[in-house]
Amino acid sequence: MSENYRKAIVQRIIKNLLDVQLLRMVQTQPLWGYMIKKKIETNFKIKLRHGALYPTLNSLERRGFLKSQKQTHEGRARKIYTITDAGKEYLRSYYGILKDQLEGKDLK
Amino acid sequence: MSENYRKAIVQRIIKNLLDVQLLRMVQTQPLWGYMIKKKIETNFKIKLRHGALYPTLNSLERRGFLKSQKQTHEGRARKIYTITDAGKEYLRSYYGILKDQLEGKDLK
DNA sequence: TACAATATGTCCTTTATCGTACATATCGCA
DNA sequence: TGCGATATGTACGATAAAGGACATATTGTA
Repeated sequence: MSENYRKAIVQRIIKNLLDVQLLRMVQTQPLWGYMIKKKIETNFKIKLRHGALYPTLNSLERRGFLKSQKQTHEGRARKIYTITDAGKEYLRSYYGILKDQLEGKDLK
Repeated sequence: MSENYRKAIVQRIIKNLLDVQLLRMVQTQPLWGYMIKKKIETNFKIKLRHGALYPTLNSLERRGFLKSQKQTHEGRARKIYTITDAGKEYLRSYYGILKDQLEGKDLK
């Protein structure tokens, strides 16, 4: 019954918190943009514009949360992203706040 | 150590998910706009513009997540909001998705 | 009586974001 | 050789949101 709003909420979270989702995925394993796009579109069953994805990845790198190294795989140049310590810390903070919310704590 | 980004993340959640926060507060106890503003500014230690709050409350009522009744308290007209069943269901969906995120599940 | 606090609401200008399109390059296949 | 898939990036016009101001009304206090 509580699934009625699920899709809209998921889309909202993806839209609002795309950078956090990207950090989450890259923390699990190093990935490049195109792979992330495919994964999100498959797992989340939504469309992700690459015109939104690549600027977000570049922004995360500028903010020091991701670092990238260029690799060539079968003639295609890939930018493989890995998460930094700062990125991990940001994620920890984010999850900590989510946990507090679930437990009904006030945010301070 | 993981408190460095906390304030920014809290502000982000308030900004992106103001309506969810309002539902959360009203679910705990019936409240009126001005009280909500004071509570958020005290608990969250951030500024909340009433020019953003009141339209959001009205929107939540239009969407059927809140209902209001006008009361007069010491000469002041208050619009007391209570949460509806639909509002509770929306919150349940939201919390369910947050929980899945915390547990590292894929959103589908 | 003027001001701060309570209480709710809208308007408007600027800012930020969205989606689309443009742009480039390689590879495999028909 | 033309097209779809892989791979990454920017530019721009439209739309949405943010911030501050305007607006009204009551109560208590300086």
